[in-house]
Amino acid sequence: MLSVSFKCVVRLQFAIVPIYYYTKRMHIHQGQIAVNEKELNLDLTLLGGQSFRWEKLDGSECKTTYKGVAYNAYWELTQDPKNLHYTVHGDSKGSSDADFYDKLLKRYLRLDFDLNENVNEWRKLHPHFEELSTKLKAVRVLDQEPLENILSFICSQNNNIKRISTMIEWLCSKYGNKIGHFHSKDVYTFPSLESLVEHQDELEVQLRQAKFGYRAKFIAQSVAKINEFGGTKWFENLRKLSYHEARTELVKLPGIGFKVADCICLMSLNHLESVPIDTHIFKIAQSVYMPQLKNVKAVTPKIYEEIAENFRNIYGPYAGWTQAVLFCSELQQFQTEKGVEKSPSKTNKKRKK
DNA sequence: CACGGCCCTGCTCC
DNA sequence: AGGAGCAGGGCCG
Repeated sequence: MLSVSFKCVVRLQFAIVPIYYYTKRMHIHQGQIAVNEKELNLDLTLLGGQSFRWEKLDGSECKTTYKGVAYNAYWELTQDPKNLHYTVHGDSKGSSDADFYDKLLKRYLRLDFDLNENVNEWRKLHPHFEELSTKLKAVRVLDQEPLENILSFICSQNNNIKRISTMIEWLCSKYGNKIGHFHSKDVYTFPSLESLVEHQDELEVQLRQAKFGYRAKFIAQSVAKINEFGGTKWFENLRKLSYHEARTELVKLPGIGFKVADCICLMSLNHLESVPIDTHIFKIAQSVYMPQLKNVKAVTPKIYEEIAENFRNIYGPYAGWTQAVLFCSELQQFQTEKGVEKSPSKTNKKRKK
């Protein structure tokens, strides 16, 4: 099937590599990872608001293909019932390891985490999870790069996925490195801290012009502060710290409160007990888990902690993942119901634009 | 400490 | 047509 013609492409690519090696240093690689499709819902995992760099490849008739950038590489992903197939373009950084990208993708999607087994455990822990168990989707918590995660979630406040994606796309094309040209678009890496620091003086003005709004200042200041704190080494240290310690550090950055800090702890610092409490989760907590909060108007820091601790007490060390599954599954159902009613007008407006 | 007002922009609703 | 209201928060008073 497709792989036959693709192997030709691979060979051609390798033949050309020596010629433009010093200008491009790009490698193309394809592989597959054994993973049951019931253990990995790419749609909700990649497009559900954790990362903002993935989209469906339109025009893929037989199989849905997802394309996106992660860890400085451009990926295309498809699934069959038993396998995840990938094509990746990236700078392999001298690693001639055949399974370098296998490991990278496994890490990104946390494929070592046995979701099925954990879901079965979570079902025993609270009737709410048990009730929803038939509707639950295989949402996986990503293991992302901290800088991308931090800047993306500073953008996320008072915002929606579509606009966040546009903003991040702009940031990458402005300060990232070009990986290549795919499906008639130039594709860029997420900017390095160094690249952003280098443009520190112009950063806020540029972001303002690019319509980041009041988030422009937060990003510019956070970049400076992350650099001051030690950049990559600071990130590594945040992974080693306890969850609470890591969050205490993160909220030192402007534009980062408890909720965003918890998203970062969960999605790029390997603190899976972190439970981000947004307005939606707050309402679920009020109606299902903590009825005593039904008269509470706003999520104050104290209330925030109370709710998050409650989720951790119920669901344990992976409480953040539990919440992600609940949140995405409920949200998807909500959107599907809404989408059936409104799809005609929505489609029209999208096409106009 | 809790609360309300405010922040940029873009979209939806009316 | 065009303004209010709001979106998966955070900061400041």
